[in-house]
Amino acid sequence: MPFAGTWGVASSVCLGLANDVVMAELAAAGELEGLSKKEAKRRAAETAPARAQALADQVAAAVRTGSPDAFSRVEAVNGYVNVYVEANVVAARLIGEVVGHGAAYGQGAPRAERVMVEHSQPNTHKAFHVGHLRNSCLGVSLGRILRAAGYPVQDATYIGDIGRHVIRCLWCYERFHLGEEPAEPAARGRWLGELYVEAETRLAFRQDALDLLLLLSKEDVDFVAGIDRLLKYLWRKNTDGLDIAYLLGRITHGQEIKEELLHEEETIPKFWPLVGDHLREAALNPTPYVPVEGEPEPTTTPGERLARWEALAARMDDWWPAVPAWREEVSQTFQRWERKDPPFVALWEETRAWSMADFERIFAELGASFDVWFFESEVEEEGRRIVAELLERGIAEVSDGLPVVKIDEKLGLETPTYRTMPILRSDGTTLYSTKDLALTRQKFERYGVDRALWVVDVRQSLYFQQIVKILELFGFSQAAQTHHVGYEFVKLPEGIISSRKGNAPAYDDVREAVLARARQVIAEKNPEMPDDERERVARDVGIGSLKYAMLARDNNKVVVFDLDEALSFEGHAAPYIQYAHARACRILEHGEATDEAIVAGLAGLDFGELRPEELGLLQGIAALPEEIQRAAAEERPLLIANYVYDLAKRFNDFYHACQVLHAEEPTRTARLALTAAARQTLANGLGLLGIAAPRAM
RNA sequence: GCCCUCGUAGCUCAAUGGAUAGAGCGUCUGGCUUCGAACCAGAAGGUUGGGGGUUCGAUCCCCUCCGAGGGUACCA
Repeated sequence: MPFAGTWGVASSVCLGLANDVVMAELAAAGELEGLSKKEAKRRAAETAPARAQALADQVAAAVRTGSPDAFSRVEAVNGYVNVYVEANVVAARLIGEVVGHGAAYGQGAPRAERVMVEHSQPNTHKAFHVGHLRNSCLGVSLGRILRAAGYPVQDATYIGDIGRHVIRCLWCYERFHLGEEPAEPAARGRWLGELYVEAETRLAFRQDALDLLLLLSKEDVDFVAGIDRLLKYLWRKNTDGLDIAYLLGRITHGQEIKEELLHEEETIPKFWPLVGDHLREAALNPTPYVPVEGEPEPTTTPGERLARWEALAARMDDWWPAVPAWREEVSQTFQRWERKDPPFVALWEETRAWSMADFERIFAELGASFDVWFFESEVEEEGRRIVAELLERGIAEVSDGLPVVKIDEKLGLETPTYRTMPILRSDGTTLYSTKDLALTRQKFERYGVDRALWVVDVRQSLYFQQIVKILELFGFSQAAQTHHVGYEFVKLPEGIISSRKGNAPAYDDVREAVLARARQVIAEKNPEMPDDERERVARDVGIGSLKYAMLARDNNKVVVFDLDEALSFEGHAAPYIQYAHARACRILEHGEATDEAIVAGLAGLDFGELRPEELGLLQGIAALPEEIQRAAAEERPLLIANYVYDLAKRFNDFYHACQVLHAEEPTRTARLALTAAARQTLANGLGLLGIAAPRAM
């Protein structure tokens, strides 16, 4: 870092140049004859560094004589050419630009390309959880960054208001919970999410039981060793002999047991208590674990396996026999949607509204405002038409009853690349792909965009490539003007999030915990703050902290969401930056410095000899415009998150090292102006992240 | 099998192909009668997973191996 305490730019051109020159000279002198490439390089490396320094000296001298007044100093160090500028002059110009433009400081020149950012795609009838949070935070920030970079941007949300999950939730509602909805309207959306999880638990019941048996056959050596005895007991309960033989074969070989290969409905319910006897025994007297060469370590303990068995056992006799009928009911519910059965559509509309009320509240809180609202239910029909046309034109085909596009085959690719994509279910109901084919075309044709971004987690990257390729085969020329902004998903310290299992912390719960903590900290640190302001600031700080945690990680890195970390408002986090902003506000307040006065006094601005911390801060402020351009080009809000943290740090260094209010004039005025510029830049940077900049906290 | 991502300090993460690889948390030592201590100063902590290659120069680009995660025809 050559410029600590100064301001300028460095150039490394002489380093590369020197090597070329030395090599050329050696070659001309014939000294490289017979040398291997490696030896030649080593030979050149002997003199290149000195030559680089000599070249740098020449360049520096040329710059000095060529434009004697342009730079305050020009030097050559280690082969680098460093040029320094007159800081006082540049400082006044920069501060004028920042304070003069205000919230628009950093804004790039207008661009023609219209961009649509599709993000925040929650499903109705499901809970909004921390996994969705990363998507919304990224989408909101990316939209703001692109806008600041000069693009006309349309933010779009895409609500999953129909699909298998909705049907399952509503089946569960009608079948088991009709009329039970909470009296409190605000609680209804969340309640639907719970019904959805219940529906999945019921429908997956048989599979969950069989999965546990598979787990036991792989991880519980005593279970496998004792399987003969267990099955002998089962035999005494008049169990089908074929089923006994099947279970024996599968369990001893650690293979999956397939429900449809069992002959008798009651086999597993009869077997279950015997499995329980074994598991209880195993949990009480666990056999010490002995690692076996080539065998994977068990992922569960006897206690955990027993707990899973118990959860299933409580429902085994009621649920196992009922599952086939439930599946049939779900399928009939699906048909009611397909034929738009009026009572069912009315129920769908009512429950959908419960979820939408939640989403609108959450979006508002996250600063997500949308120019376009897409709904899956509204693109189903157009999707079907596209599928029909794809089939008609021979791009798609029906394979084993399933409408698919064999993309690799159509493109003549030998190695599996885009593979085969189903575009409609065999029963005629629509898939996500059916709808995205239609939606993607709509974005360009109906909304006139030039580029469409999908902010969706990275697990869907093959999916989006498939959509693009199918649209290209379809002849849609703008298909290539789409881009999937993929990001890694959010995990919990204890493992992966599954909305099916409902193990993700709900947004509302996390929000409440964070706000409570924020209120408490404010009450400690700033007891005089009035209640209403405290509530507002707690929201700015709490939500900001949550958002920063989601943004201060590169897109391709997994975020492990740890509530304890989210509740820490110290160190590298949003409150650090917000605090710097609040401090700047307070100093400006005490100094009675207004933006107008600062702009008016720019001509006479005089820092005297600039302190290193002042220069550091000025350089930080000056970097915002290019940071915005880079973040937009790379689609990485992380860059802004890092930038604004670094800027806050520089401001901290500045006000710890330099007295503002107690400084002598004209330094006092100059530092107040610098503080105003820093405050504005901090606020703008936070704004790009969708994070509020409170004036006090 | 094929494809994608990741591997950097005890932990969580940064770092346009450039100068001595930086922050936070945690640990240790200090600093509030001084514009607000959600802060600051200092210490300790590194074979950037291993091995090759390209380059004047590699955490970054290429190859390979190891390890972790994800995707791969009717989930979204």
